Amino acid sequence: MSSERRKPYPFDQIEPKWQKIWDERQSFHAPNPGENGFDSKKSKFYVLDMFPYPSGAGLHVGHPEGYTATDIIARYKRMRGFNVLHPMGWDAFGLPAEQYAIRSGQHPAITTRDNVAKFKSQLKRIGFSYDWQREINTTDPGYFKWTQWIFLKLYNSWFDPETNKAEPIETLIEHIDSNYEFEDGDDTKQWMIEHKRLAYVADVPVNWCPELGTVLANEEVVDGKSEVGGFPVVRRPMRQWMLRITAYAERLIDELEGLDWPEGIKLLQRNWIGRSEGAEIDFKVDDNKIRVFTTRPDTLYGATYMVLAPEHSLVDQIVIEEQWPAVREYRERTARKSDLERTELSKEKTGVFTGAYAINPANEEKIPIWLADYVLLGYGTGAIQAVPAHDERDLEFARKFDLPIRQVVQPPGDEDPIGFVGEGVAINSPIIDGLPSREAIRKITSWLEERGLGKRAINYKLRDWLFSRQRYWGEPFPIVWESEPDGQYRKHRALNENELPVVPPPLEDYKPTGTGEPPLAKAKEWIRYSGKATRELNVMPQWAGSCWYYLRFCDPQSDRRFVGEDAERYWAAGDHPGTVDLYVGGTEHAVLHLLYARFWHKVLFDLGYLSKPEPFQRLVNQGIILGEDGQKMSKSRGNIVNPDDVIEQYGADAFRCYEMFMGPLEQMKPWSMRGVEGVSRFLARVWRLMMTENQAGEWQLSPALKDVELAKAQNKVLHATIKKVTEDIESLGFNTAISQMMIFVNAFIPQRGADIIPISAMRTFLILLNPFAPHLSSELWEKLKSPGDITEQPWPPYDEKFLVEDEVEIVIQVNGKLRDRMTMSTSATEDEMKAAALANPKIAELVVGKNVLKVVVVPKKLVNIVVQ
RNA sequence: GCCGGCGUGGCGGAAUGGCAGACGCGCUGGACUCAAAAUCCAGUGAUCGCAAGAUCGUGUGGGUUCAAGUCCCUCCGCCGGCACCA
Repeated sequence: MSSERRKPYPFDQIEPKWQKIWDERQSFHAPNPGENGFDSKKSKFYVLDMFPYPSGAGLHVGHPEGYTATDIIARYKRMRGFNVLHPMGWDAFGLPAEQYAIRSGQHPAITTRDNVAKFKSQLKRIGFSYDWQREINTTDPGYFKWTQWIFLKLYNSWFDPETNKAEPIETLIEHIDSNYEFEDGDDTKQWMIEHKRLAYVADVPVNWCPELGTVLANEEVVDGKSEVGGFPVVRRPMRQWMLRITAYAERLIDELEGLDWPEGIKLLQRNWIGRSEGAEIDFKVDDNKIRVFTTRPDTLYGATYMVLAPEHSLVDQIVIEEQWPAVREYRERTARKSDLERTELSKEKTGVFTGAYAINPANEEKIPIWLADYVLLGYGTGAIQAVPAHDERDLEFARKFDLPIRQVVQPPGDEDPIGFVGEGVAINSPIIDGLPSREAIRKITSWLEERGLGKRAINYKLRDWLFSRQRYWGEPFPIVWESEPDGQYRKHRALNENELPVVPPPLEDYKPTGTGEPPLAKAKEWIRYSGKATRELNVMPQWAGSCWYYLRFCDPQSDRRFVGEDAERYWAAGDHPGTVDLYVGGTEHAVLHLLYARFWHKVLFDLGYLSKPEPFQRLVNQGIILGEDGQKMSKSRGNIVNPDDVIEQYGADAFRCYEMFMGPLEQMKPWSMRGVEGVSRFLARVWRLMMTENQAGEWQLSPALKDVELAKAQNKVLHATIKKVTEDIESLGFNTAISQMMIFVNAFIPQRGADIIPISAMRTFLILLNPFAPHLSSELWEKLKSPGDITEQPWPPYDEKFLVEDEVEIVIQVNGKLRDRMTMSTSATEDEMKAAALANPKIAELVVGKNVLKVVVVPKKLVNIVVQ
C-alpha cells in the first residue's frame, strides 16, 4: 500500500515542469529601454512587494499572501499588454544574521547566502512571475556601494528653506560667503555648514539598549523596550550620525495628498510627524529670555507659572542659590529614569522650583519658573507657559504644587471652565476679551509680533533620524575622521565616490563591545585609513538598504549610477507623483520604512537624480493571517502553517488560490486547511472538465471537448465571468473573482457524461484562471493544443450584449416586505410592472380593503406597494 | 485618554440604499461501490408548522427612507496605532 495520498490532479508533475519552462524561456523578464526585445509601444506597470528579510525560519504563509496578489496583478497586466516590472530581492543586513554569527562564529554573509537560497527556492516553488534577472541583495557590495553613495549625497546637501528643497552643500557655502565675513581661524563658518547638512553628527540623548549593545531609533523602541528582543532601553547621550528628516516634515505631510494610500496609513504618518500650529513667546527673566512654544497663545493671560525641561540649557543661569541643592537632586533623579520609567510614572507629576521668576509679556506679571520632566527637551523649545485652567497636565501640576489657577476661556456650554481645554471665548484677557478662541489666537499673535515678543510658529513631533548603529552586519559609513596637527581635534570628512564601496572587514568576533564602541573597532587594520585618518566605526541601520531598493530594481546591474537615467524615467513614468504603481505589504511599516523611503526619495528628487517626487503611488496593506485557532501564528502556540507542507499536499496553485480565496486581501483572517482542500477540489474540477482518466489510470483529453458554438446560457456565464474576474482583479477583489470562476466551472460540469464541453469557452476560461493558477492553466492550455504560450495571450474582452436578459424576476413587496415574485420582460414599463403587481392574486388579497398610498417601481428589480 | 479599523449562519466570507447569506468549508440525505475513499446529486439562518406558509433575523438602542447589513446619532465588544508633543 502506498503511503502517498492520491493527488486530485497531477500538480506534482505539472508545477515543476512549468517552473522550469518559465526559467528557461525567461518568460517574465521585463526589458529595459534600449535592451533587446523592448517594445516602446507598451506602457509600463511597476508592481512591487515589500522584499523580505531572509530569516533562517524560511517563508511563512504571511509572505505569499501579498506576493500572490501582486503576482496576479503582474500576470494580468502583462496579458493586458503592459511591460511589467515585478522584481524580488533581499533585505539582508540586520540583527538575526549577526546574532547567529555571535553564537556560531559563522560569518553573517554565509548565513545570509544560505537563507537567500532557501527563500528563493520557496518562492520559485509557488510559481511567482518575478524577473529574477533583477534580483538584488542589500548586502551585496555592488548594491551597498550605492547606499553609501546616497549617504554621501545626504552628507553633501542641505535643505534650503527658501526653495523648500535639498541643494548641494556648495550652494550653502556660496550663500554664507556672500553674506558673512570671517576672520582666519574662526570656525563659525564650519559650524554653520555642519548645522545644515542633511547627514550630521550630534551628541544626542539616544535610546541605548545595553542588552543589544546598540542605540535604537525612536521607531525601534516600543514601550521603553527594544522592538527586537524586548530588552530595556535607557536614555544616554552619545555621539551619533543623524539624518535631518525634520527638514522635510512639512513636505512629508503635504505630499501625502497626491498618493493613493489607505487613509489610515496617511493618518498614521501625519500623526507621527505631528504638526502643530501655534506661537513662540519670549518671557523675560532678568537679562535673559526664555522662549516657549504654545498652540494656545490666546491663553497667555492664564499663564500663572512656567516650566522648563530639567535638561534645559538656561537652567544653570537662572536657578537661585538656595534652590540649587533641590534642583541638582531633581535633575539627577530624572536623568536616571529610563523612558519606561518616565511613562510608567506619568500618572504622578514631579517637579522643583528654581526660585526664579519670569515676566508674562501680556500683563507684566511675575510668574514662578519650575522644572518638571513632563516638559520634554526635544519638543518645541523645551519650555512651556503653564496654563492650569486650560491644560490637563498643567492643572494636575498646579494642584499638586499649589500654584494659582486663572480662567481665561469661557466654554460655550455650561461645562466646568476649570480644566476646559476646548475652544470658547476669551475672558480676563484685556487685549482679546470677548473674542472666540480662533480669533483671539490670531489677534494676540499679531500683538506679540508687533512688539517683538513672539511669533507664529509650527512645531513637529518628528525628530531627526538617528542613523548609526553599533553593529557589525550593516553598511559602513563612507566617512573618515581626521586628526588635526595637535592630534586632538577630530573632524569628519566624506570619502570620495571612487572609494566606494566601503566593505566591512572580516572579524573573528562580532560581539558588541558593550561600551558603546562599535564592533568594527576590533578591526585594527581596517580602521586605519591613512596616517592621520581613521574610519567611522558605526554602521547604518537596517532601514538604509530598503530606502531605495525599488529604484535599484529599475536598473539593478548598473555600475555607473545608482539607477540609470533612462531606466528610472521609463519605469517611473505616468501622470501621478509616485514611481511604483502598486506596492503591497504589511502595515507594520506605516511609519518606518514608508517614511524613510519617502524622505530619501525626495532628497534624490530635489538633487535632480529622479523624475518623480514620491516613491510609492498606490499602497495596499495585506491583512495578517492568523493560525487555525484564530490566534496570531507563533512558535509557542504551535499554530504556524508552513507553506512547503501545504504545497506538498495540495500544490502551488491551490496554495495561491486559497491565499486569495480566504477573504479580502486587506483583512485579518484565520488559516483553514479545510479551506485549502475546497480550493484544491475546485482546481481538480477544472482539470477533470478537460481531462479524463483511462483504465490504465492515465490522464487524457476528455472526449466531451468539442469545437462547437456556445449555448446561449453558457455564453452568458462565460461573459459574466470575464467581466467579474476583470473588474475584481482591477479592484483587488481576488476572493470574489475566484467565486465567479467556481460558478463558471459548476455551470460547465457535465451532468451525465453525454454533455459537450466547448473548447473555445475553456480556452477563454484558462486565460482568466492563469494569473491565479498559472501552472494548471498553462498545462491545460497546452493539452488543448492551443496556439502559443498562455502567458502571451491577450486578456479576453467581454460583451455586455450577452449579459442582458430578456426576462427578469421582479420582487413584489407590500410595505417593504417581500410577498411574491413574478417574471417579466426587461422591456416592461413602470406602469406595466405596477399593474402586474397589483393584479397578482396574492398581492390583491393582501391589499384588498386597504388604502394604496404609493407604489414604488424600480425597473428590472421590484415593485413596492405602500398601503395603510 | 486620544485617533483609526472591524462586528453578517456552525466557520471563512458575499451583497452600486432595492430578494440578506453568492462562493467555499462543515453538516444531513441520496447515487456509484462488496465496502471505503474519491466523485456526483439534493438539502442546509432561526423559530413555529404535516404542508402551503408565517414570524423573526446583519453587536445594542434610536433616527432618516416607500425600502437600511449599507446613511446619521447612542452605547457595547474586539483589533491596531499613538500616548505628558504644550
